[in-house]
Amino acid sequence: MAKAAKLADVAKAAGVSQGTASNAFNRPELVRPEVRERVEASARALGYGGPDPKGRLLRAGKVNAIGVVVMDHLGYFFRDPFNREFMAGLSEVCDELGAGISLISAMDQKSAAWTIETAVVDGFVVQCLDQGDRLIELAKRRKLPFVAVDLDPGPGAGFISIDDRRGAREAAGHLLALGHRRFAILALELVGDGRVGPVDRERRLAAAYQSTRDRLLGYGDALAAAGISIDEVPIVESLNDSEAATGAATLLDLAPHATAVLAMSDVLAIAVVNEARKRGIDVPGQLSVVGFDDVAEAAATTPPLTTVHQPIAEKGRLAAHMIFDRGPPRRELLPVRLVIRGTTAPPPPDPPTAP
Amino acid sequence: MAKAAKLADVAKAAGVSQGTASNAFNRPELVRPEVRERVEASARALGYGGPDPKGRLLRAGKVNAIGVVVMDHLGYFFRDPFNREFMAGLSEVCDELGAGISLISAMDQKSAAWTIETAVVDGFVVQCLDQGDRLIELAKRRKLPFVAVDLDPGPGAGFISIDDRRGAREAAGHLLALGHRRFAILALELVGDGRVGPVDRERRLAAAYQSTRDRLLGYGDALAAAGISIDEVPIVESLNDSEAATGAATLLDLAPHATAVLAMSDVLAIAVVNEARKRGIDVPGQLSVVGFDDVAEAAATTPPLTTVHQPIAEKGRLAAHMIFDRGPPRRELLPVRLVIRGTTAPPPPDPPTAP
DNA sequence: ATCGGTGTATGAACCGGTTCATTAGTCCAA
DNA sequence: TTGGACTAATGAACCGGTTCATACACCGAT
Repeated sequence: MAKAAKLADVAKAAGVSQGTASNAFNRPELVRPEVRERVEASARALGYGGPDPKGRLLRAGKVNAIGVVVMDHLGYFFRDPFNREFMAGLSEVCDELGAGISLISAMDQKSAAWTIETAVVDGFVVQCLDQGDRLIELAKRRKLPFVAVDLDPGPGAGFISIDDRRGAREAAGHLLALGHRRFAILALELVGDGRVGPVDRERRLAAAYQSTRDRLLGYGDALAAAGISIDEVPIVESLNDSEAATGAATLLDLAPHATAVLAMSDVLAIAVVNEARKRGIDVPGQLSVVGFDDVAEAAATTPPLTTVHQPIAEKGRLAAHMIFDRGPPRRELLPVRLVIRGTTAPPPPDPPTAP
Repeated sequence: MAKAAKLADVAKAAGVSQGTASNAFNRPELVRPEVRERVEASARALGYGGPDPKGRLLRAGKVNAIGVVVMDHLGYFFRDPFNREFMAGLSEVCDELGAGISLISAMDQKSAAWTIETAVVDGFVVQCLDQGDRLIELAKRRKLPFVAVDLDPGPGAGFISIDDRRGAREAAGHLLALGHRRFAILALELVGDGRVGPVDRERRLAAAYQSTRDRLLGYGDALAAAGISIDEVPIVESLNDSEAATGAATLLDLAPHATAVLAMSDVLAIAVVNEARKRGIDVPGQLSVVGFDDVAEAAATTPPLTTVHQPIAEKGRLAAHMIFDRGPPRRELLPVRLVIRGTTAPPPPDPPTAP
């Protein structure tokens, strides 16, 4: 018993052809009960644990699994509420179709390349703010269905995104309509270089991440329409994890007179609200805050967060469908919608001494 | 061009043997640069995207991926802090080894069976409170390395757990040492039937989930040593998600005179602290709370949570190693340790009118 | 001239199944 | 008795690669 038994061995032991043995396992109704019985007995006797998926796979062609390329450290990935909801939506569809999900960590480019080349999947979903061009390239080379989320992969691949610019415009528009004139922006990463802190004009224009850039443009649109140049608005760049608190503090230090904060994610917005509370600044009495994404937490905070809703879970569902529905790559732009809750109000009537 | 090109086609087009073509891709140093060049050119011309992992897989035997069997809905899975840290530890090792992670949702038994039987993985990690005997059975049948976490799979499979009973004993012991005498317990699910709310003696003794039962035993040990019978202690069973708030409220209603709450998870403990705050009960001044697990959130709440630390990420790392290190199945019991932070203090000096 | 290396390419044997066109056998009706 | 219809089982052709023993050519050393 040097090697594990295989289907052929079982078949021989049961005195049937391999094809019959295969049927006994996969299409029992095609095989006489008595024979099936015999095959199963031989299998037990030989310690055969059922057909090896590796073999089946080769024949079947389809793997029935979708690879999710994760750019961040998986620890962070599991922590981020956006990813959570996205994955929940995606896995909903996978569950339905009985498909699996493979997490492909793309932390370092070297091993990521190998992983992407060898991942046994039917297609890839890349969910990255990161430029990730190289990874997209790699994935495309495998000629598998491929969907990018929130980052335009160019023609030849699926693309799911939202109208970031419009959402941002609505967020800023809402605050303007309330009467706000002094803004501050807490931005997501503009470039993948790990830099955080105050953003000058040059860096702002160098924004590489698509959603960050578009949201910035959207804010700018609305502000410009009200005669405010975004160049005058203090902007701070922050990571979207536990470091968000630091970003929020930096922003409030930098813009003590702002009456409204435009945060590019709910995580950031919540950090701002917390930081404000810590400083005794009333939200929304003295400071209005608008988030972005409308993650589950947004509705649960006190006060509940005014934010731009985007259909995160739907993005996940759509991504899964785009992988499994054969067909030409599609490009989908999902709607956004401002959700007004409790963190926005008119600015305080009494300006704190601004010239 | 009815079918996609395969390695054999590329080889023929380049005028080399298939073996050489294979080497050109996988072991370039074994092939003359000029020939490799030619192979690559043919590949491009034929639109060949590199060797198909499905083929390689069959030959290689190893898949280089580990299947994580998830009992809960994936949405919940991604939400739970315990899972997050566990997965972070597990994926740390996988990253190191360049291995992938397959999420296998085992929500409904029927499709779960199929998924487990056909998952292309080198081994399974089952992380379930659920009895899940059936799934364990299925996984075992595939004769793949197999590790169960927090649930004894019996001989023939790996097992990672902690000394739940001891941890619980220490938690209760700490409160007793502080002088507490009136306890209440907020328990995780005892049985997988979805029932929640007050627990009577009968149900307590029927506890099926291993960690729940052991923690209950541990609490009982310590209390008994102090002359308190666990039969007199109000116990409420609760889900470990957003419903935890409900459980906490039920418990405080049921045991208004308790000065100390033993919570079986940090999520539950935090829910108790929040509920207490909402009712104007000071923690730890009027009510002490001890959690279990020591998830990341535990140290970040105000006040920081006194809890029983268990090495969650280490469990994940160990699980991954046990899958990839060939060898006989091991059984590991990891240490726990009481971490005293800010939610425990001596009981209020003035008993509220107890007989 | 012979021998032992070294560097490349070849062919064929796997890897472990699934599938499908046939064949063999059985039953019933004409 | 023949034919048609239906059920079971067979055998061989894939699925797409990797690997390894072998062969060949060319080299310097003996």
